[in-house]
Amino acid sequence: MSILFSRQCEYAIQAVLFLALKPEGERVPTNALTRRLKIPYHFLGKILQSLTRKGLLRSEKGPKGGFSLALPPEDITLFHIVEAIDGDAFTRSCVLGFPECSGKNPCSVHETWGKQRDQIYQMLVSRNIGEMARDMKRPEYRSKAH
Amino acid sequence: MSILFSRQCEYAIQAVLFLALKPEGERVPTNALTRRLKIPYHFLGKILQSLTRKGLLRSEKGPKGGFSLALPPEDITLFHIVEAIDGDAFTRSCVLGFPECSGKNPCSVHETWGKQRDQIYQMLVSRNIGEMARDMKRPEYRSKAH
DNA sequence: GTATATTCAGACAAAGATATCTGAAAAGAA
DNA sequence: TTCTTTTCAGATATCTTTGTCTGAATATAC
Repeated sequence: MSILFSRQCEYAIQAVLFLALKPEGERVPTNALTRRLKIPYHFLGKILQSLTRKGLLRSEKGPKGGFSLALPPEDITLFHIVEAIDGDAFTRSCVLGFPECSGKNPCSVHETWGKQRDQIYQMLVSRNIGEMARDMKRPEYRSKAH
Repeated sequence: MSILFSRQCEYAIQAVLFLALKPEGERVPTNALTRRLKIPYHFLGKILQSLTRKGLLRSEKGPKGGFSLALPPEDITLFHIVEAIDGDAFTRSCVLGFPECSGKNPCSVHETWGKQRDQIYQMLVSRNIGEMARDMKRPEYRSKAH
């Protein structure tokens, strides 16, 4: 397939976004997340664990436990999440797959793609979860599925 | 992983590019291609078959057989190849994976990503194989591995 | 304490992508 | 014709990603 983010990463973004919609600090169990988002329970569990280990989420066990953001939503960017799950896959490497492509020895789209990749990177680091969550509260968005 | 194109697609682009470096109409067997590009023989075979079925390449069996471009290199764009191998995966669907994301009901990066996707699309349709092959003939490129 | 609700860890399963193998079919050369 | 070189088709193998299952650990409520 291949389209910028792995499915895990998409799920991670969706989940963090959902947490940001809740009152700050509220603990949300995996259960509640899967009900809204269409993500397999145990798979989501593992993703949330990853994000917790990376320091983006905080977790509490037991009744009234669950996950919450470890930082103010404004301090979490899309890039933080992508980096935590997919690593630096998309900044590295030639888009045409030439092993020897580099600044010194560029493939034919090296520069063009470089610019576009930078723009995407800019989007990722400039978009924070707090802002995005507010966007999603707009009635025309919430009306449907969220 | 996930970075725009599948590996198959990268291989396909590399192979077509390599064919475009040869005199027009020259038949190149899979063998000669794997020697230059680092692509597994049989895997490449299947990819070349796909491209042939899609009408981008022409194939001849037997001694002195092999693959050649079915069109003038200037008429083959990157998009033709990507479309033939990866389909429309990257034009479809929300980059954050929201199933319900659409123009009416956009996710928070719908528009930004849409613009960037369009730019990438523009790159793909505007870059033709003939032009790219010429780029690759430049000495500072050929010097290394091609 | 016991029961319950949760995260957490690890093994397992299924699906998809990538890679390899085998042999048949076709075409040219001897 | 026979031999060789190639594409072509299909089966199989390996690896990665995605998804599932089971049970342990932990925290709260009773």
